[in-house]
Amino acid sequence: MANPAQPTPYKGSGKLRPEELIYQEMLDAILDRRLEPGMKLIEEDLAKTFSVSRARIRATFLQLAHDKLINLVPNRGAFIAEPTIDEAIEVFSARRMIEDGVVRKIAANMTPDRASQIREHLEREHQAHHAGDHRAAIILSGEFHLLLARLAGNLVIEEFLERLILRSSLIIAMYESPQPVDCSHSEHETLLNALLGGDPDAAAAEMAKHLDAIRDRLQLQRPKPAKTDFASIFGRNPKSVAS
Amino acid sequence: MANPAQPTPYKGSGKLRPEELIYQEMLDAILDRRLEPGMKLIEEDLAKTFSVSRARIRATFLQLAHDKLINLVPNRGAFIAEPTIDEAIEVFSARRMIEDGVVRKIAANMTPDRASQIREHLEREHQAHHAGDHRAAIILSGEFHLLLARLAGNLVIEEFLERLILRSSLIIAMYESPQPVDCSHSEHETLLNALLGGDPDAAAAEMAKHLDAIRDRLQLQRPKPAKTDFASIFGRNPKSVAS
DNA sequence: GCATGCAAAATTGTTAACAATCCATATTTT
DNA sequence: AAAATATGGATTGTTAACAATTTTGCATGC
Repeated sequence: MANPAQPTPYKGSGKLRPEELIYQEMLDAILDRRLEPGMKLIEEDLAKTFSVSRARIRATFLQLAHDKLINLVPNRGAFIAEPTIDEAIEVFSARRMIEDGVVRKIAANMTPDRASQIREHLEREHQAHHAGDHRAAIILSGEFHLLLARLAGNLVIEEFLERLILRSSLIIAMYESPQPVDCSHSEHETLLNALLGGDPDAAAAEMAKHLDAIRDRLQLQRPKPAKTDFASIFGRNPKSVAS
Repeated sequence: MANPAQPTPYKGSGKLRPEELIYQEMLDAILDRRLEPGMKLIEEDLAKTFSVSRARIRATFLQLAHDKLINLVPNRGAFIAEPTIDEAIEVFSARRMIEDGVVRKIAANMTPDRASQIREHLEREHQAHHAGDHRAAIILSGEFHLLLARLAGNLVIEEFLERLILRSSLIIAMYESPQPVDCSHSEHETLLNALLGGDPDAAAAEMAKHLDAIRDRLQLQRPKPAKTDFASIFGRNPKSVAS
């Protein structure tokens, strides 16, 4: 009849299941572009890579698919997601909405400790930028927004935004302009100043500007074909390539 | 190497996989409280109920767990989530943040069509309320917010909010006050008026008030238990459960 | 009566084999 | 030569059996 409350509702206490670990590792790989849109994920290969059963990889796939980070095509397998242009626009629009609230919250109750956390992060971004470490710069750039989400003090928002940032990573990988425009690095500093100003409206406005800037640096018109398309490269008309 | 783009990226075109169907059905059951916090979900029972393999139930569990709608306890099984008080507070706080943006968007570009969609929904809420159909009223109340999310025109936000509303449903089930205070029914009308006013700030303020009101009607102190009968819950004939 | 310990039952976790499907290549046909 | 058609290999999907674990019921002793 009545269900006994489970004694240990699995508080984070226990050690991480290997399952979660693989999931996390794939998230990392997506964030720093080792996994690119369109890539096929072969169950058995991954199973061997992680020394784990195929079933577990399958379970991981389900989670990733739920986050829209991969596509699960019946009988065909799993592919790193290739966000459409519409999707890209919606993701950035959603981020605007959410991060608006985030920065308002932070600006409204800024503390010295939080400020220094942000500054410290910016310092790392700065270093990566100077060192010409493009990969690190990209990762840190994403983590900047994650840090803000964390500082907003709402786990729900934090997790949600994490997923949006991961999706953004795929979007950027797909649609970034050929010559990588100088990254948002400096914009983050502007943002910090706005946050320190303590004016929520100003901070929100700055964040909106920043996100729009990121979006506008993309080429949201023609997709970057996942595989090289020689026909277009050499200006020829691909005769009748199967549609 | 280069990956061939998948020919059919699984546009919604195809028919729903039975997997998604079960998932959806459990969401429904959570939304209208046929599944209550703490309930144990037994894989084999559910498998029989839905005439499906245990593996598929397992997959469904993973998705639900990812939404924090159930708890997956190693070696113990799956339980309908029992959101903690802290979690409850965070969920409502997150909703405030998001729905703030939602109503602003709607208020900013209200159209006659949208207005009538909302009115139509309110009418149904009204009827359910008058008919004393408490269950229907609860469901419709949740769907009101979902409708707004949809009208905001952002699929990402819509899906996210859907999950938060489902979590809210569990929260309310856990912490509602004994004598069900008159539901937010009338508050929704107030909200509509604010939306029609075309003033985003006013609308946002109204939504904030509404969400706070819901939260404040809860007794964020003590939980309550539940019992289990899948066959009746899902209105199915348990396939000859060998007894 | 209540706690303790043990054995049986129920339930979850894992694996491996097999079936179904798809993809790429080779072969035939026109 | 181009199109259509078989064929083999690779990959995913499913199932069932088994292993590991937890829960339950019962007997025992204090």
